[in-house]
Amino acid sequence: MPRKPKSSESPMGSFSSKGETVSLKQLAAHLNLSTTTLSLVLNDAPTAVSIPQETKDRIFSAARELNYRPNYLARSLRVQRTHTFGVIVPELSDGYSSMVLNGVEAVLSTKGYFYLTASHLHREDLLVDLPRMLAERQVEGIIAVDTPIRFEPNLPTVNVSGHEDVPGVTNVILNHQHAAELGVGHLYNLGHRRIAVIKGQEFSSDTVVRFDTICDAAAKRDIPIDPRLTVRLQGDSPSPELGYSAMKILLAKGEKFTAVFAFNDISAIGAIRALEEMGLRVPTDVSVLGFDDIYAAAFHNPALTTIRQPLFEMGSLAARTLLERLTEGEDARIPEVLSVEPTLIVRSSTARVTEAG
Amino acid sequence: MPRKPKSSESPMGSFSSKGETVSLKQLAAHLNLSTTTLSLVLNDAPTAVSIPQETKDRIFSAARELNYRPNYLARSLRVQRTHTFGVIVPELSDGYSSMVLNGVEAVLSTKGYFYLTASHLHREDLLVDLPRMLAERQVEGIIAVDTPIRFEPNLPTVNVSGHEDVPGVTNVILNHQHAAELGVGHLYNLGHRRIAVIKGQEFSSDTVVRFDTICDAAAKRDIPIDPRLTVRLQGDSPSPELGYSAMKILLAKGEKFTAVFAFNDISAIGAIRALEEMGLRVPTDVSVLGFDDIYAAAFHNPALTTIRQPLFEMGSLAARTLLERLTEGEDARIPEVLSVEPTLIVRSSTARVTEAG
DNA sequence: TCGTTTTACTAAATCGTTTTAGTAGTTTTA
DNA sequence: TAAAACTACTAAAACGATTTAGTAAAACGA
Repeated sequence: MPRKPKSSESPMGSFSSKGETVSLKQLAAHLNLSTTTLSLVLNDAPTAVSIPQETKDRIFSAARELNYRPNYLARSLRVQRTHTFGVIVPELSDGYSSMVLNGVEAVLSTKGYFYLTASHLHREDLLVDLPRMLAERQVEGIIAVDTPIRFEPNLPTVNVSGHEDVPGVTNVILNHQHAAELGVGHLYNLGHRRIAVIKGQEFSSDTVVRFDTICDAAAKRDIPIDPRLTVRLQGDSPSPELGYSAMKILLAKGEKFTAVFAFNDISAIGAIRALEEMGLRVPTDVSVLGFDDIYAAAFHNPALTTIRQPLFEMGSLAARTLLERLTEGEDARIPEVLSVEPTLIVRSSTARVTEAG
Repeated sequence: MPRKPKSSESPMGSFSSKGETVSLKQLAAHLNLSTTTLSLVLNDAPTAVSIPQETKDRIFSAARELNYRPNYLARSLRVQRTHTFGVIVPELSDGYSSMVLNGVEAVLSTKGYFYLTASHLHREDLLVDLPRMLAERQVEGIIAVDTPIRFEPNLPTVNVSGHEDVPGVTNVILNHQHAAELGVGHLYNLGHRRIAVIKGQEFSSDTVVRFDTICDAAAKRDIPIDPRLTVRLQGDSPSPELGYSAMKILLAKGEKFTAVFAFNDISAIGAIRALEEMGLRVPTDVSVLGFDDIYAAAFHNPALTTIRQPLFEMGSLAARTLLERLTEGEDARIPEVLSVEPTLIVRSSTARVTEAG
């Protein structure tokens, strides 16, 4: 906001429409009116009924001419509302966060809200500091995405894919049980009995639930997940590399399996690469099931069968929930959990098992 | 580790550390000091040397106890600095923008800056309104990504992948000539003579330059791009679908070609799908060259040969440039263009041409 | 001992709005 | 014709910080 020194030329009006911003006071002086009147008129306050149209028009046209732009900072300070949210994500480029953000933005932009984004990169210090910095900047609420809550939520908070039970925080989550049923059921119906599982990283909010529900769904069908057929993603890059390495490790064990349930599409893609490098064909020799349904999934080769998470909807639901909570104020009923439903998207990375694995 | 809200047990202070925020005035009253003194001490102003350590400690510990958090709005209003940028992107989930954003954030977060993101979705009204709304929110500068400048840049502005020559705007661009040389050269060296080109959408900043430089590089090698071998991406979805449709249209023409230079990796992936559906194998029958080197490129099947754009670096360069311009103030030298270099990444979607196309 | 510095602070202005509580002057109502 | 109501405004107090321009008391120097 470094102000350009006013190049005060111009004969009497002394304003150039370039760069400089005019304050309400200046505009008022220019019109020989008080800032009160201007504020009332410009904001179309109820009190402004008594002000004659002629005066209103004078104000409007002067505002336009002098290119008056209200200072949102000043206004926010006064009315104690910033119309701004803070959004905390692990990192931006993983496809997951940006899809959720998309949903958040779609809602906020229609309500005149903006948002500040911050990435914690799985760093403990940032998990503590970022929420505080956002609070200092007077955001009205916080949307955390796949992020552990390491702060006292004195601000309305919604956690997308959060599983902690923190009072005052609404978790927007996928119906994981249903997701596991869909995924395991699909593989089971195709004849798969030995299913390998690629688990998520420890820091990922969904890691535990996803694995547990998969195990439940498998046990229910009498094909319990063999611990020797599980690997965990290591590292925090959002690249298929991790799935690739995980699958290499799994393959090195020499255990037999006919299907893999990957933690997400990205790791499924990496896993497929590793399988093919070993001469195993997908889906002929091994079926691979992804999770999320990111843009690339449909166009991967083979096209990924996957459990779709409605990430956009989760983002918009989070935003709507937060907005509601703000309008309801003190007596807002804070839902602990809002859950959305997954969908099984069958494509070409899974197939009926041919011979005994 | 969400801490339980402390039950307000303080004997005489009568403040709960829950939610309520303490203002400097309240803190000052609590200490029987003036806000001036507190401000001086808390900001470690030079004047504060005369204040005894004992007083300073009293202030610090009271600030900690009462959980004092300065109101950034108020501070910003007073010092006329918000330490906030505005970032305008076409949309968030296209992989491109989020990589650039990542670079922006990496720089800004180390400098105590935050940023507001806004998507224009290629809508003309938003292209005009968003910059104004960001300006009202007193951002100190604007980073536009692949976005036409439809506003008077009264704020320091950097356009990533901008090609318009707007006074006061720095364009951070790829060395497209070099990129075209790398791409066309690579295909030429593999023996390709009839190269198809998938052009970008009209709204994409890079569309024209990319096509022109490709044509130049081809003409220079005496293999001018046949207009019948060009298609344009249609639509604004960030899905490979567009490349798929484009390639379908191209194939329908029945013209022969041995290689395709796609506008970006996403469309290359779609194009590959279309080719394979027609029974053409990549790279055996047709080589496909992508652009950008997004995460998925390396793990696509076949792995994409592509021209890498250092998107992260472009984002961080944009952010650094803007920051510099702010510190230099009035006498800032505003570079018109900052260019970064592409890299050819050879993988498996391109191969030597086997028989005469 | 008087004048100057230094020490340890503070009152008040300011940033740019909104909002509360008016105030004259003019009309209307009783 | 006086009271009440309306019209067309405005002064000044917020909002929560920073910063300028002090001040009174203590310490120091000659």
